[in-house]
Amino acid sequence: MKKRDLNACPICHNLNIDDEEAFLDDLKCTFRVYAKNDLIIQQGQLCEAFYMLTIGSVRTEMVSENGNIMGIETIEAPKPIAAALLFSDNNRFQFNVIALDDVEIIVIPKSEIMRMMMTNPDFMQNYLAHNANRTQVLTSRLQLLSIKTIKGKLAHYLLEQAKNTDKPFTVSKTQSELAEFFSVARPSLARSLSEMVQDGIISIHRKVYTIIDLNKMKELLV
Amino acid sequence: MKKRDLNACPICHNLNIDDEEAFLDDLKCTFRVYAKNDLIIQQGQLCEAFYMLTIGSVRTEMVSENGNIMGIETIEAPKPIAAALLFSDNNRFQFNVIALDDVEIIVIPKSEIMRMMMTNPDFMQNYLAHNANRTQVLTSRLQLLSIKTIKGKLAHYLLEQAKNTDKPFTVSKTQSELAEFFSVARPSLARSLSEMVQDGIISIHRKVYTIIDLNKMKELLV
DNA sequence: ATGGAAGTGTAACAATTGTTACACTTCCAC
DNA sequence: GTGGAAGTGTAACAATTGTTACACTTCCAT
Repeated sequence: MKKRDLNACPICHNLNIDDEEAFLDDLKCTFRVYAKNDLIIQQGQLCEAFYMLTIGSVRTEMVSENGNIMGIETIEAPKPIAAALLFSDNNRFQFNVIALDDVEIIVIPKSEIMRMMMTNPDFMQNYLAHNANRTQVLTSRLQLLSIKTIKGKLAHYLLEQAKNTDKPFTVSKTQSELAEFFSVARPSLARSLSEMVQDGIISIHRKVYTIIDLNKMKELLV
Repeated sequence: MKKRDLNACPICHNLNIDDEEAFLDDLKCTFRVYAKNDLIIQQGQLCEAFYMLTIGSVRTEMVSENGNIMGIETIEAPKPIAAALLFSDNNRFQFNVIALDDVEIIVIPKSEIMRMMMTNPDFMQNYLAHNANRTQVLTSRLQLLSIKTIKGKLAHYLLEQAKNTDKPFTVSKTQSELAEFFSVARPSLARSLSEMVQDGIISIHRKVYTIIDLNKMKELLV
């Protein structure tokens, strides 16, 4: 099993934790360990503590009333899980959390988080920044999903990845993952991609994409 | 012009502000006033202070590179505008903010917000709760947008509004607003609605909707 | 190296949604 | 009350996307 590295967690940024054990002892936290595919958190469950993923990776997914499953994201250690939820008025998890590996999670009581925030300005800044960054991620994903056509979504996504240049770049998601991210069918995504290649807008080799015609690409952003 | 009521703002909940003037003086804040249709905040602008909408209402909208406009939401006083943004790593507004009425906005320096949070646990709780609630709103909107069919979106939305009952309820949005909310074309939405009425799933009279067949409704949640 | 799983390309067809246009109704300010 | 704006209903047609199926490739663990 890998070891943990709290300093790499966005919440602990700049805290300079020398002695992890002492730090954690002080927080009155508890440790939990899970194996691959374990259900860590069940949708609807109350959130009354802070969950920090310290080792491994997890997947979050929403289950609709008729059993349909929608993946949201994967989270890799070290990162908090649903840091915002702890303080929300309706503090029930809106999703399942499932272990993708061997996983360790640290559970910290809300009161301890409050205390840390009141006494440590850096920690408070980190916590707020983390929440803010998540809000931004959600907002841009919303913007993406509100684009109606698949080519439009692709243009938005690829232009962002390419940082508006015509230099080659690597897309880490597979086509299937991209299709799920866009909430469209996989063959439809493949069709759009191959049409864009035919039209000389992009080129694709494995996971390396290149935008050939920036102007045509931007026209797709209807 | 209406008057302000800070105590009604979620950020000031339970602070019991008796003397608004004194409270605001203490915060070293500045006041800004806008008329209807004024551009209050421009997309891309840096966010280096806390913006609180104290009087009136505003609309936020994103402008894509080719000039396409997408409305996000309207905010009514008293509420913060983009409270999270202040602490994010990329603290530029992702949207325009436009006055819908006569508007007053209070601008509070980041340092003052930090100070308030460190010294006033209630304020900190409020701030965190507000961010957390916004995250939840965004998450459920994401879930909504990821549903592929219009009827599915309608089912999700209306079931939530009806709180899963077959009792009549009022939908505050017009069909056009709903269509924009779902990011679909207005006539398409109208078609879906009338088909659902024909199929005996719902009934509509003006803005009062009733779910007649809860089971059929839930089947639409693909 | 090899078998199986995962990922990709593509085709035919079905289903859904968008577009455009126009008539009609409701609402509201004057 | 009246005119105009906003909201709604609906139709024909175009465009896009989904579904299903299958062949092929790549990747990876044994």
